[in-house]
Amino acid sequence: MDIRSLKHFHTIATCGQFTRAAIQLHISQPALSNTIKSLENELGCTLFERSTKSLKLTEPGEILYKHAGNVLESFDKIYKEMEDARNVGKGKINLGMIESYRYFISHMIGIFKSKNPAVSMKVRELGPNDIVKKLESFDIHLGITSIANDHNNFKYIPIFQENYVLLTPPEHRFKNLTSIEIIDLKNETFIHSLEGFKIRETFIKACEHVGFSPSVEFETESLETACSLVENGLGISVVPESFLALNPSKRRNEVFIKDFASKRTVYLVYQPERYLPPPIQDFIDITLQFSNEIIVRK
Amino acid sequence: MDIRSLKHFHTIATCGQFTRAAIQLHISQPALSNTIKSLENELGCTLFERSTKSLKLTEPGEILYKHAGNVLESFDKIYKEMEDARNVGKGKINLGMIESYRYFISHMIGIFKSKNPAVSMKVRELGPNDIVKKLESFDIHLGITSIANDHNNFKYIPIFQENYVLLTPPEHRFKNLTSIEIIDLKNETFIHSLEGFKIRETFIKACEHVGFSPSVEFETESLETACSLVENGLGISVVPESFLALNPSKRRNEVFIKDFASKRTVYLVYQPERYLPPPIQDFIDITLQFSNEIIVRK
DNA sequence: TCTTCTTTATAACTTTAAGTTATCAATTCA
DNA sequence: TGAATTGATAACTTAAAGTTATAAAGAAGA
Repeated sequence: MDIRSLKHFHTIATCGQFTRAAIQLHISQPALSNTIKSLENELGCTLFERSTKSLKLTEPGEILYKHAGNVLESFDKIYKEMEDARNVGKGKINLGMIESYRYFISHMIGIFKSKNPAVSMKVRELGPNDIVKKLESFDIHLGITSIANDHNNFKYIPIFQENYVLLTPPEHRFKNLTSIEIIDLKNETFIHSLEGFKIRETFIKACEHVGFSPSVEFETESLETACSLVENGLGISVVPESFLALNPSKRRNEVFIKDFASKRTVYLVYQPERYLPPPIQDFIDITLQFSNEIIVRK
Repeated sequence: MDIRSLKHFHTIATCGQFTRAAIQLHISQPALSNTIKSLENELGCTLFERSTKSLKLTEPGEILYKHAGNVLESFDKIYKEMEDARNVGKGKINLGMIESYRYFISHMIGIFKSKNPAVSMKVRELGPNDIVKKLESFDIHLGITSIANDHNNFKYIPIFQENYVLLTPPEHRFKNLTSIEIIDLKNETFIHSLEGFKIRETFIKACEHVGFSPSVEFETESLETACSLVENGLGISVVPESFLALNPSKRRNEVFIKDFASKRTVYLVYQPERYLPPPIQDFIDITLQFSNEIIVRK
C-alpha cells in the first residue's frame, strides 16, 4: 500500500469504473487492474464487487475509501505547505475575500505592501463558503469574511464593524425620511443576498419581535444584484453602510433604521495549525494592529 | 513524494544520521542518499544541513518532518482498521484496562462472551496514560479507565461508581473505629498511587477545605504498591472500595470517611471516529446496558 | 438467439526507479 | 598524521509499474 495505489483505488471508487479512472489517471486500464489486485492481495480482502456491468465498494472498500480520501488530502496539503516553505523570502500570499470588502481591504493591503514591497499577493474574490473550503484545502492562506464559524479550528480576527442601512427605490414612500423604525417596514417586500445570511436571520427576528413576519421575495448571490433589484423597484433591502459608499447611485434612497442596532463584523480568518511564512505572519500582525485602531475609534 | 520517501526521510530525521537510519530501514546507505536527493529535487529545497559529522533539519525539513509523522501514523491506522474490516465475522477485540478493574470487568466480559462465543478477546492491563496512547494509535479498540479526558475525541461511557475508603496500618490509632472525619487526618502521612491522580487532587482539596494541607510522602505507580506501603506502616492511603474486596488482607484497617463523598467512576472508552466491527459495537451496547443497570441500582 | 458493444482480467513485454556493492571525499579525533 | 566515521557518487541488478494485445463475461439491440 502506497499513495499511488491509494490514488488509483480512490479514483476508481470515485469514477465507479476502472476504464474511466484509467483515462483520468493517464494510465492504461490493465495497470489499474493490477494495482487493485495487489492491493486486495496485500490487505487480504476484496475492495470492489465487480462485474462487467457494475462496480460497487465492499464494506472494507468503503472503509479504505474514507481513509484514502483523507490521506490524499493530507498529501496535497504537504505539497502546498512545502511550496510556502521553499518560497520563504520570495513571499507570496493567497488571500480570498468577499468582494464587497474591496474598498476597505485595499487600504490594509496598501499598508502591508508599503512595508513588504517584495511580497506578491494574489487576491481572489470568493463567496463565504468558498473561503472556508479553500482555507481548509490550503488553497488560500488568509480569508476576509463576515461569517465567523465555530465548527472548524479557524482563527478569526475582527477588523472592523459597520452599521446596516435600509435601501429603497428612489420613488419610495420613505424618500423624504432620514430614519424610520422597524414597524414601518410591515407590508414591504424584501430582497436579501446570500452573502449576508447572518444579517437576514437577525433582521427577520427583529421584525418578528415587533410583531410581523417580513416577506422575502428575492434572494440573490451578491449585494450588487440585491442593490440593482432595489433600484428597479422590486423591493427594499438591508445592506452594510460601507457598500453604499463604494457604489454611489442616485437611483435609490438610504434610510437609517433607528431600532435596529445590529452591526456586521468583518474578520480576517486563517488556520493557525498551518505553517505560515513570515510575510503572512506580518500581514496578520498588521491586521491585528488595524483591528485595535478601529476598535478604539468606535 | 510517496510514503516510502517520507518514511526514509522521517527515519533519518529521527535517527539524526543516514547510516543508522539505513540500518533501521534494512536498506543500504546510498539508497537513502538517493531518496533524499530526489525528494529535495522534487520539493525544490534542502531538507537537511548535512556534513560528515553533523545532521540538522532545515526550516522546510522541520515542516515536512511534522507532516511526515502524521501521514505515517495515518497509514498505520489504515492497516489496523483494514485488519478489523477483513476480520469481520471472525472477531477479535483488543481491550486495555487499568489492572484494578479486573474483578468487575471479568463479569462484563463473561456476559459478552456468552453472547459472542466466537469472538476472541485480548485484554491488556495498562496504565491510564497508555490507554489513551494506545487508543489514539488504534492499538486497542476499547479501554477501561477511571480518568475521563476532555482533550481528545474519545467517547466515555460510565460503567459504575464506587466509594473511597481510608486504609491504615493494622496498629493505627483508628483501628477500632469504623468511620472518621477528614479533620481527624491532620498530621497523618499519605501515600498515593499515580493511578488515582484525580482522587488525590479531590482529596487534597477536601483537606484544605477543613483547614489543613496533607503531607503526601509517597507516590507509587499502582494501588498494590500503595497498599503494601500502608501495610508496612509507612502511612495511610485513600483507595477505591472494590480494590479491597479484590485484595483481602488482615495487615491493614479500612475506615470510612464520613465527610468525603467523592466517588470514582469507571468508564468504557473508545474512539467513535474509528471503524468498529459488529462484535465491538456489541460490546459497547452491552456496556451501555450494564451502565444503565448500575446507575438504576445507585 | 445471435451479434455487438462495453468492461474487466490475463499474458507477454518494456521501462523505470529502488536498491545493491564498491569506492571516494570530507571531517573528526586519537 | 593516520585511522575511523559519515555522506556522496558510480555502475550495476532487480523488482515492479506501466505498456500493448487479447480473452472472457455480461448487457443490449436487431
